[in-house]
Amino acid sequence: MTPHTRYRGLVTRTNSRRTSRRAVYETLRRKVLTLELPPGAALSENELAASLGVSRTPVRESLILLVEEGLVQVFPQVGSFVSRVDPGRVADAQFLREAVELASLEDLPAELDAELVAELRRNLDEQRRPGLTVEDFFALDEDFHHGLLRLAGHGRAWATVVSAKGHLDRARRLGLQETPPAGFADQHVEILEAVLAGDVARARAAMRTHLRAVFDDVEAIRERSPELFASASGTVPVRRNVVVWE
Amino acid sequence: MTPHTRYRGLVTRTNSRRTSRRAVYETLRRKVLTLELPPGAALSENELAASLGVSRTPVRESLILLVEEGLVQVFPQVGSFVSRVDPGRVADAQFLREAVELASLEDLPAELDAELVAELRRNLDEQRRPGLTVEDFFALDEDFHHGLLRLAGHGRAWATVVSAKGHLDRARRLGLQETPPAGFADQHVEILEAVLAGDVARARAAMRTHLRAVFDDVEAIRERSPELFASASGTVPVRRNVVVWE
DNA sequence: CGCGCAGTACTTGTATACAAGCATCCGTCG
DNA sequence: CGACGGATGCTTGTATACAAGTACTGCGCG
Repeated sequence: MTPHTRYRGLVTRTNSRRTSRRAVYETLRRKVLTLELPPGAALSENELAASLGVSRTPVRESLILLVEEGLVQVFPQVGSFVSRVDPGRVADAQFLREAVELASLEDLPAELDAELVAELRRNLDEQRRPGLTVEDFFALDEDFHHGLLRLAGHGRAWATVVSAKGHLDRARRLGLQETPPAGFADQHVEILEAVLAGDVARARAAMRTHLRAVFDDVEAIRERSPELFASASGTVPVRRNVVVWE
Repeated sequence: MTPHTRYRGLVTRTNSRRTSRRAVYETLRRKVLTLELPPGAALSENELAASLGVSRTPVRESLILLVEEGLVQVFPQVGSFVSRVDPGRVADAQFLREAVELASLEDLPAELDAELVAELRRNLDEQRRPGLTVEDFFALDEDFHHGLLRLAGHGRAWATVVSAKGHLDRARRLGLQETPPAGFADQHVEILEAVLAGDVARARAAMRTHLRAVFDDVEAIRERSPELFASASGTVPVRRNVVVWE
């Protein structure tokens, strides 16, 4: 239990040097989630590296992370592809999200953090501003739900939800290409009011209704655009020269 | 909407060539979770590569995945370290797990899958066998909880729970070095009986009691072995030549 | 004896080279 | 005309080389 050498002093002031992998990962993830890289698209590590001005290494490491999130599929010696929206994973994400967000409502403290509440109120005002773009709406929606979790002291659980709900988000975007849905803002208001009133049961009911509405949207989209979803029996990638949707 | 070239046929019969990265990742993850690589240990990519008989590439890619799970910390140009058990992440995992497992109990179908039920029964018999090792107990415990999720049709959500609860598992192992805890098997029995009786409320109560017992164990361990947990203010890695626990 | 500073050995991040394997293309043969 | 089969170009997986930066060591000096 004796140290081998002297302990000279504290190590490692936090090194926050920005690595290029982080930038590459965030870029690719954004492009996948915004459908700029659509489901089924072929991803060549070489091409991505060239277009991003880096080598294969950071690209490859980013793809590995995206595989972990289920957003990309890699077939050794064959190719890498943006994964089709998997209805199974969408359902998984829906279940996970519902479980977490409903459970957090039961952990709300008696005295809510005033700063957080003010933030949520400002968020809702923004949501009802006319002329909101789809991008803005999604960002506000994310912040609102994240804020509710933080209110209950479970803010970090949001990261897990985020990484699991990639498929869910893509499906939602498929259906919300043009205008933000007006009804969702009202549902958000209802949830927050119930929370502020300390009515857990009502908040849970409102939240469940809200999340289920999102899920139903996805089901409708699936009927409209089945080609963007994974087939039931295994996922078959699309070769580059077989353009399915152009 | 016309293909550029003919569609020749089906692509990619599932290539299941075993990559060395997968083996390296599983090895490292196991060593971290079983505390063979204890919290705070320094990990040199070069040393790991040499000892595993591969190059830095698969080692490095595995470490990236472990970072994503929070089991490893990498400081650029400084070093890589097995992360200390972070009480915050333990609490997060506890919350996530409780939310998911309790929610799944509400989704149990009226007719339970007979094969799964039989499997759970066999599992419980095994748990009560005398002379059970700690390793066996953990494996059975995992299977039992996973099986309950599958019973509700949410088996895939287990993967998310697993990747989030690495810190929780390490803390539990710290406390269960010698003998499997006898009480847990009884709690499992109670849960399954309530499920089979179709009594959701009782099943939820039993599950909550069970999971909270696990969590309380962790708290006790923290008081006993604080040096294995992360300090409150930022995580300070341990240099190789400063042996903390040997 | 204590302090400061430069050298050195180590770290991870990135780029590149090579290996193994699959899909396609195209000529050949029946 | 159709089918088979090898050459070819692509893919990802792995190994290695180099770059940038940190921490430790040990000497010199006060």
